[in-house]
Amino acid sequence: MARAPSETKQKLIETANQLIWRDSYNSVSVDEICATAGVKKGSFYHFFPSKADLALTTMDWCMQQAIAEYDDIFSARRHPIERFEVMAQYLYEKQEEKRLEYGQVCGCPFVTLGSELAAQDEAIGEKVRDICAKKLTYYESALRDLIAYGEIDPATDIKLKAEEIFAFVVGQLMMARIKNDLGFIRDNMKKGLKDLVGIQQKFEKVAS
Amino acid sequence: MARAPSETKQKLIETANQLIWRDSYNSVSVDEICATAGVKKGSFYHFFPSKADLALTTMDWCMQQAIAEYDDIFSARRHPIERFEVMAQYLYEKQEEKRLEYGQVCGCPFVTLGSELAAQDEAIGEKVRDICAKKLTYYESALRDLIAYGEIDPATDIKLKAEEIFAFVVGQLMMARIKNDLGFIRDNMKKGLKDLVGIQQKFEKVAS
DNA sequence: GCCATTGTTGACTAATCAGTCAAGTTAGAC
DNA sequence: GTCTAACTTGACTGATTAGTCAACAATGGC
Repeated sequence: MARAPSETKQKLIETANQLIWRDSYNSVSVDEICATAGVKKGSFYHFFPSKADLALTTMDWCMQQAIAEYDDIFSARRHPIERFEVMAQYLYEKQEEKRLEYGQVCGCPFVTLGSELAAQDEAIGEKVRDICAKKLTYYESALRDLIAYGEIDPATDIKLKAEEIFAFVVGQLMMARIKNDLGFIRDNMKKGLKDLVGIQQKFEKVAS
Repeated sequence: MARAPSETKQKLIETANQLIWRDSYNSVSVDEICATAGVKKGSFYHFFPSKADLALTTMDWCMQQAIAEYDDIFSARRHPIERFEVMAQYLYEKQEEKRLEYGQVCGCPFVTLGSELAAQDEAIGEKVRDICAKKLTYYESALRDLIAYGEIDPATDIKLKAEEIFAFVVGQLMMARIKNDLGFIRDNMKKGLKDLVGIQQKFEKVAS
């Protein structure tokens, strides 16, 4: 059964994703990850030079999926208001899926890990910040389109507003994790997001 | 030098506050806390039955200070708009103080700890949720006053808005910790908060 | 069918972890 | 001054930690 060209590595990544996301980096041991994945420790260190390296690889894997989903959610084919609506729905569905799969509300894997390790592990901190920056670009682009569509105040400071939206989402996910409850995200995320973005009155379109 | 009726206990609490807040619960050991505090391990376990119990006591101590500060910030003597302005300023100053004292931006100690442990330690989870609920009451009260003063839409859902504000603050603090940068909180927290609260146009006062 | 590469295994460190304990020290009450 | 209760000390446990390593097994290319 030895030769299966990298099933083992992928199994480790997915197991690490589950355990670290559900619990935390420091409370999950390499032994526990190996036992859950059904992989021997020697194999672990054949694929990953360290526990921190596994975390980095896991974040990459997770981010790749997120990017594909964000590319769809924030596609230019959608009206920019719809993008935020769909994102709110996506956040809820994704969290509910993980709650059922992992046994509890998990929140944002990057922020959870970043909060725990950003100050102690420079590589992980760098990756978390990189991922946050990437997500901000989606918001910024949608905000520009909202201005072009005349949906929000054209004087909106886009970078600022994007960071506000990001903080809002991060905060909601964090609280959902702490309360182990998705009620607020399910019921109020969409409206809260639209309020914060500033979709309320119509403005003159920028483009002629 | 043995008899100083509880200097040792307080030293442990303050050291734990620093190390756990700066790093994280699981990455700080009892030995490290003892060494930093200059206390022997036996003394540690004379005062605290477990590491988790120290964390709980530390949270209580931290919360007691926060309540005193919030009682002042959200005092009825202040105009409700001023309360949010002062809170934004307080958040920045407190974070900057801890950054200088502990060597890096720390964010919210309760949320950081809650994110790491809420799912694994029921007592800590309970305490974090309790603290969050307490802080929400300050926001709710200020929002009610804002309506009474005719500063925000009287149809505002107060509980909802308070949770939104809380999530926003939590998210900002989390990102400041991850980026180890207080720039956003220093420059934009006040405005972001007022935008989110909905202070923009005047409404008819509720009270005659 | 041989061989190099890639993956697997289990036993192994050395350090660190939370927590224990018995013997000693001190301070305050009387 | 003596007694007691609170505190201190340092050596200790047993479990767990991340990481190592040499021997072995399987695969794909030729």
